[in-house]
Amino acid sequence: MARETYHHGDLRNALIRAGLEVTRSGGPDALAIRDVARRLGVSPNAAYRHFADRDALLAAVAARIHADMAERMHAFEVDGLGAADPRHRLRAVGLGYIAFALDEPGWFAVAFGRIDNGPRSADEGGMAPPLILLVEALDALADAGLLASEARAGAEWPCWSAVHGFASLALTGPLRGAPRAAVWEHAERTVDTVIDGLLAPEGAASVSPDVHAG
Amino acid sequence: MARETYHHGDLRNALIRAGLEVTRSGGPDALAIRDVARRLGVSPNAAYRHFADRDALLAAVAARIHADMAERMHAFEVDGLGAADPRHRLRAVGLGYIAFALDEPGWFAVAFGRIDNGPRSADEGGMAPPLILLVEALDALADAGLLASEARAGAEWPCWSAVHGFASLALTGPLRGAPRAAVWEHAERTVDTVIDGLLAPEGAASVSPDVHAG
DNA sequence: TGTACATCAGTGAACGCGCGTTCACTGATGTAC
DNA sequence: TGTACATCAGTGAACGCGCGTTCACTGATGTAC
Repeated sequence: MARETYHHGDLRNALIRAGLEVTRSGGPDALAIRDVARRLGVSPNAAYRHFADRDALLAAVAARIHADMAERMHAFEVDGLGAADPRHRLRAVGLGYIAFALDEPGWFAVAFGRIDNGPRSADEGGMAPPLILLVEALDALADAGLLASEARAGAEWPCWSAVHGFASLALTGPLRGAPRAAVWEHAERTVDTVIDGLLAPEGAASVSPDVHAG
Repeated sequence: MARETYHHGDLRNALIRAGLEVTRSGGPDALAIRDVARRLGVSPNAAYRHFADRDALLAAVAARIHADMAERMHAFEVDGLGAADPRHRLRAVGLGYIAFALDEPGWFAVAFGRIDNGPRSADEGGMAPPLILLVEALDALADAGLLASEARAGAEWPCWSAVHGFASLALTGPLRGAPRAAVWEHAERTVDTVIDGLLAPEGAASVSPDVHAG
């Protein structure tokens, strides 16, 4: 892999692109500075001109994934004619999140799959783009009068939890390897259930004694 | 760390216990054959008498965690007086799942946090114990006539997705590091929302055109 | 318009790390007769 | 009851791996005057 100039020209972006390539199939663990440098025909050390360390590169890769994911979710929303009815819109956002995870498990794991104590890429520069779509969909529901303002506060959590959990389980749990159509049916059920619960008038199930964690 | 006998006596169990110890704080990545052997004052090789490879040891550790988690969830259920009313029971199962994840993030990651293509420990020997509690709680709800039999089928997915997703996000996402009480409020909301949705009479949100994945 | 010089963006070699796993081996234990 | 022998459960040393990161260095580029 010969280069014409001594300087690469756009090594920073090239590193991110290579990072996207390796993480697409292998998830976050597949990202190694030495490996991506090798792929670009550059010494491992060159990467350190552009990123402080491996985590910094991974964070940059994650940021690109967040943006791509939000784009695809938005396209999904529009395709499904979801934007008109705020309930359909919320549904499309949820299913779009899941569809991305199913289509790009490696990237999904980079964007949302880390379970560790390190700094999260999503923390930098505010909210991750996919979540902005969720917030907007919930706001639209509230604006349309379908979601009371007391219910609006904190509504992100049940919604995000359901789709995030479903995505993880579909990739990791017993549903792993099941036919897409079957998985998708469960995904729809999951999203619909949570939306029903959100819009239900003072749910019967919530009249419970307070149970506190150990 | 001297031993009295040449033979360890119960190395298999000792390896699992050591595995529990290291994964408790470090999650699955913290488990290394060489490391646990070192902790037991035994040559790395001795472990291979009892486990085919690292994955086999990790699977055995995961199985113990599953059992412990189910036990704690059951205790949680009983403490909360949840067993009487089937709705409360389902609620307690969900919150118990989340409580375990919050209390034992490392173990939770071993038990349910892997995102890769390897064989899952839960696959061996049928369903993971924590899930059996969920199935039973849903069955009780159906038996009590609160959940129609069409609705009973596949009801595991919305429930498990919600609590699993919440647990992951609380450990990983923006809620990471938030005070326990605040996290717990969102957990209750999440669980209640999904139960409301499950028990809602033909939810309004589900009257949607079918949207198919790309 | 030319040139001195600062800075940028690379090179190449090396360090130390800890890992999973395998090899050939041996001391301890249990069992058949 | 004693003994020969199979098997079990360890030892100790080594292999090869790829990683993140650092060191001292140099060729290329841009800029002030």
